[in-house]
This record gives sequence, structure tokens and C-alpha cells, in this order.
Amino acid sequence: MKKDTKLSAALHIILHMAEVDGPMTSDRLARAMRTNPVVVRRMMAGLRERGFVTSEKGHGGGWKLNCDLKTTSLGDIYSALGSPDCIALTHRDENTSCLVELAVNVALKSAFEEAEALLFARFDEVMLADLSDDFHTRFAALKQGGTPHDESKSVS
Amino acid sequence: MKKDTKLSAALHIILHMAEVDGPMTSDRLARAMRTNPVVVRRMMAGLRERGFVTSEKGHGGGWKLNCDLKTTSLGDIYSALGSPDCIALTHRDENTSCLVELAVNVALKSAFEEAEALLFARFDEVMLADLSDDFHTRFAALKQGGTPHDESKSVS
DNA sequence: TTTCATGTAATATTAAAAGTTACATGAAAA
DNA sequence: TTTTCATGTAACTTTTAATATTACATGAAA
Repeated sequence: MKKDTKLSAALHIILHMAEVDGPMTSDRLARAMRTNPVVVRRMMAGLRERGFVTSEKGHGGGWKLNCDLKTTSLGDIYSALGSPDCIALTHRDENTSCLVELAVNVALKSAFEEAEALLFARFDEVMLADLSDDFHTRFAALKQGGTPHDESKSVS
Repeated sequence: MKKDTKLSAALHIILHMAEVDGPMTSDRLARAMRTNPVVVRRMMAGLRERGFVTSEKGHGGGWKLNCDLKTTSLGDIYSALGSPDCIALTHRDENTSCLVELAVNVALKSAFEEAEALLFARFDEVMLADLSDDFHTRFAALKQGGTPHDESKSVS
């Protein structure tokens, strides 16, 4: 299976929007993410339905953040993206008549569910503001340290 | 991505072998699993390398269990299968120069690793004998209850 | 009325797992 | 010794789900 990257992409986009005044177009976001504007729109559609972002057509249009970073969690975003499957293992036959396979399924299912629950709990704990703060800390450290990276490279 | 079913399949096969005297051929196992004998061999190769099963060519050949169900864990089997990736999410760019993306990656990575660690811990806790016991309990209950399923259907 | 931007359906590409084919190796049976 | 049976494995095909692309509709501002 190809792994899902929507959560990673959505968070990246949200934090970029948080750093910018005014709307960002799908084209601009897609270039920053090295992907396609339609992919951006498709992904953002879920966030718009939940009210985390808004969009405007036409000149001066684009996407704007519409949520409080302090109270919006990674879990909120993950859920808005449709909660893509996060466990890459499964059993072959969900409704088996083989008692051996049933015993295997039961054991694996409970392990998968526990791991998934832990992941969701972590997602719920971490707020967008935590990520934003982490970025600002790194950015300040970079400027203080006087490393040779220019700012534009460090935020897009 | 297509989800991985090797752990489920391997456990199913192992528990079936535990119920049978003498070797099982890949063909027979493949029919029971509704898959292909080559797929069975490929999967079993990992188990053979770790000594959990043995194989013999020619007449009367096939696969035999060669491990103690009480001391062999799901984790041992998972590892013998090559520890296939169990988290279906990832980030887009592992080595990014964007500090925003870096902050996202760090947060997600730690969440993924915690969930994976929990899954592995569960795998290590559960022994093959636990699954076998569960099967035998279900099988005994089925016979006692006098339900209309025949035995052959209930174990293959 | 033209340009810009989103909205979305339809289609194509890609990556990873599973399945298949083909043939080599070796052991037991005839 | 020759045939049959079974594993061993490389090469290739199929399948599935995510991602990417194309095409066109909608609507807002210049």
C-alpha cells in the first residue's frame, strides 16, 4: 500500500497559513508542497467542511485559517481528513468460519485497536499551537545561531 | 497501499500445523488459506530461517512446526516475517529544509513510534499457545453446544 | 468581459502487497 | 534409473489504494 500523507500535508499547510497574512492560493500551497493544486483543494475540502479553514474564489481569493491554534488538535485535523486508516496490517478474512482463523483475528484485532487508540490519544493531546511554537523556537534558534540558511528557505 | 496480511496468514498456518501430525504441503496450506502455494513458501521462508518451522522436499515432504508454542510470541513471528511496516501514515519529505515541515515531522514521528511500540509490546506478550488455547476453547464450546457446524468446517 | 481562483468529476500514474508462471533442486517411490 | 512429488526462487503480472493530472464548471474581482 502507499502510505497516507494527508495529515502531514495538511499540518504543513496549516502552519504555513498561520505565518502569513491574507489568503494563500492552492497553486502557491501546491508549489510549496511539491504537489498538485487539485490535491490541495481535495484535502482542504475536508477542513473547510469542519470550519477549520475558509476559501474564496476569484481575484484575491484563496484559503484562510479559521480556527484557534490553541484549541484545535491534530486529532481534529485527522478527523476532518476522513480519519484515514492508520494500521497497515489486517487479517485476510474478516468473517471466517474457521475457528483457528477466528482466534487469530480476535487476538490481532485487539492489538491493532489498542495501537490505534494510543495514536488517536496522542493526536488529541497535541494542539496546532504546539507545532507552531516548536517551529518558532527552531526559527529563533536558527537566526540566533547565525547559520547560513536564509529565511525563505527555512519556512517554505 | 494494500495492507499486509502476512502475520495473520502465518499465524493461521502455524495453528493449523499445530493441530496436525506429520508435514503439511504448501499446496494443502494454500488451499486452506485460499492463496497460492508460492505465496505460502515465500512467507514460510522467513519462519524457516529463524528455525520456527522446517521443510522437506520430495515424497512425504512439506512443512513441520519446530517451535514451542508456549515460548514463541506473535512478536517472534512478526519479526521472522521481516517486520513489515505497521503504520499506514507517514510524512511527505523525511529530510526537509523547511522548519515548519520539520516541526510537523517531529511531532508525527513520535506519535507513530509510540503506537508502533505499543503494538510490538502486545505482540511480544501474546504467545502462540494463547491463540491455540483460545481455538481449543472455542472448538470445545462448539461441540458441547451441539451447533450444526461440522468439525472440518470449523478448523479449516 | 476577461482573468483569477476554487469545486469537482473523470482519468492516469505510482507504490506496495499478493498472486502467477517457469524452472531448478533434491528426495522418495516405482 | 526414471518418475513423481515437493520445496526454492527469480521474474513477471495483477490488484489495491493513494496521489497526481486533465478538463471543465462556477463565481468573484479587475
